[in-house]
Amino acid sequence: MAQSDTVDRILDAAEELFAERGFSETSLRMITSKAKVNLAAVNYHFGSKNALIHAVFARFLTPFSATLETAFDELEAKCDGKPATLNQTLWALTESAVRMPQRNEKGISIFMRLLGLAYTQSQGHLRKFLEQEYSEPFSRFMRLLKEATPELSSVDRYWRIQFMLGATAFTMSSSDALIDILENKLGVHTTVQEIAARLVPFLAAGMTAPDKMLVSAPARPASVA
Amino acid sequence: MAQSDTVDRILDAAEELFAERGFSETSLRMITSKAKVNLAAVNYHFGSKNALIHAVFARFLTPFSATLETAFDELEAKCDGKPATLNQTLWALTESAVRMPQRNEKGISIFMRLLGLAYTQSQGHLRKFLEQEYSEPFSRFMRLLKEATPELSSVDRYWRIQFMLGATAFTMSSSDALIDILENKLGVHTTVQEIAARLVPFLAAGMTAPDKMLVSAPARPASVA
DNA sequence: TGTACATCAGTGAACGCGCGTTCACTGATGTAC
DNA sequence: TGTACATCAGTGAACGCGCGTTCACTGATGTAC
Repeated sequence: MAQSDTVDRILDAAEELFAERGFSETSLRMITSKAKVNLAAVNYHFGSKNALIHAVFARFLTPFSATLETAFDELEAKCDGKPATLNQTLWALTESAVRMPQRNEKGISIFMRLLGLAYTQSQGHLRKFLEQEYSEPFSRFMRLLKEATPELSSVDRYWRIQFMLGATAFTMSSSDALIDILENKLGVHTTVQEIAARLVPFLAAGMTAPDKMLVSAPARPASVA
Repeated sequence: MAQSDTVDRILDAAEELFAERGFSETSLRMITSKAKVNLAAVNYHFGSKNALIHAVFARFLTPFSATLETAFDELEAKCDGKPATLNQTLWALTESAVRMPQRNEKGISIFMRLLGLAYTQSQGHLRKFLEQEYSEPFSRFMRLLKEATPELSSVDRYWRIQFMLGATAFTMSSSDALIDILENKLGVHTTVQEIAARLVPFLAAGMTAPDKMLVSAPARPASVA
């Protein structure tokens, strides 16, 4: 057994269990028994459960944010000073996510689900950690979005970005379950890549929808029939 | 103190704490001390913590699903046999949600956040409970969506509905935080109603976006610059 | 009208349990002299 | 080459704590006769 194989075994087990069950619903005893490792090893190597959570995120977010920076560099180089289009920007992100080298075939779903959980479970320490470590690629993505949608007001853009994040985080975080349901209901098999291919045009259309409602409350249910 | 005022005080406190912190992160001791009620009272009145969670959902979902049935009835009556449009369908849902009589000004956000959590936190017992009790208005909404988008394939419709749910659940579940951030950043105050007014056109545009990508991976980052 | 009993909301204290963390310890490997 | 010591990954058992739940009990109110 190579030196500190233990650390990776803990990270692998933790990643999978966190993705399956969330953070507070996963105990160190579950993680260490899945990793076939002594209970005390987590605190020995990582210091605390929260630090383990950070390490799980760092292990995939650090290479991902590097990939993303490269993709954005290439996009900006290709555009040669002109702003990138919305489609190009969204695709740069999606492709980077989908092409990340994966440890196994479950890799992408786990990755997506963890990102969804990070947004969704109210773990203050995790939000703080992510903001500190990965604010740069995030801000850069926001800037690209802004340049790609100059016709939107700041407020419109703000809300629509939230809607996009929501659709993405939510879908990806349950992608496994949703793929299974579809397979059972309609007998169609789907990959995460195909979900991404369906998601991008949905987001792009929503992002560039006509402003507000033309009528302020058009289908207001008539109280007199 | 009226008889069994206790039950309502527990429900009020539980609702607020669950919305703030999630289910497993909220202990019965937090709830009972916020409600100024004896710890054992929860198990006395509800039987268990899970049953309390169900009661919290039932208290607002039961009147909501009645309101929704009425709104759908009115919509179908108005359409007189012809299928309702997508916009009409989405508005019937949104208006019903936004117009629900609220116990206080925080009512809508709490309601939205709980719905988001129900989707998002993996509480098996809760999912089962909601499916058992409220499948009817849900199926009806799905049927209306199907009739409003006959041009979509079942698979396309399936994924786009998931994207809509995601954008909605996610945005609404963090609506308070998002409203605060916007107020701090741009000095603009927003209500939940206004978010809904922005969300509906976003969803409608996404739902009716042109099918798939015209080019299968258009902005594929060029590996040679 | 008075007494005995049943019902029921609510209580205080304890139960056993699983949690994250700590601590003294082992045993293998590397380093200094 | 041999011995003493330092380092460090890993371990087994226990720690204190907060959790959901239970239980014997109280005291007010309603009901039967």
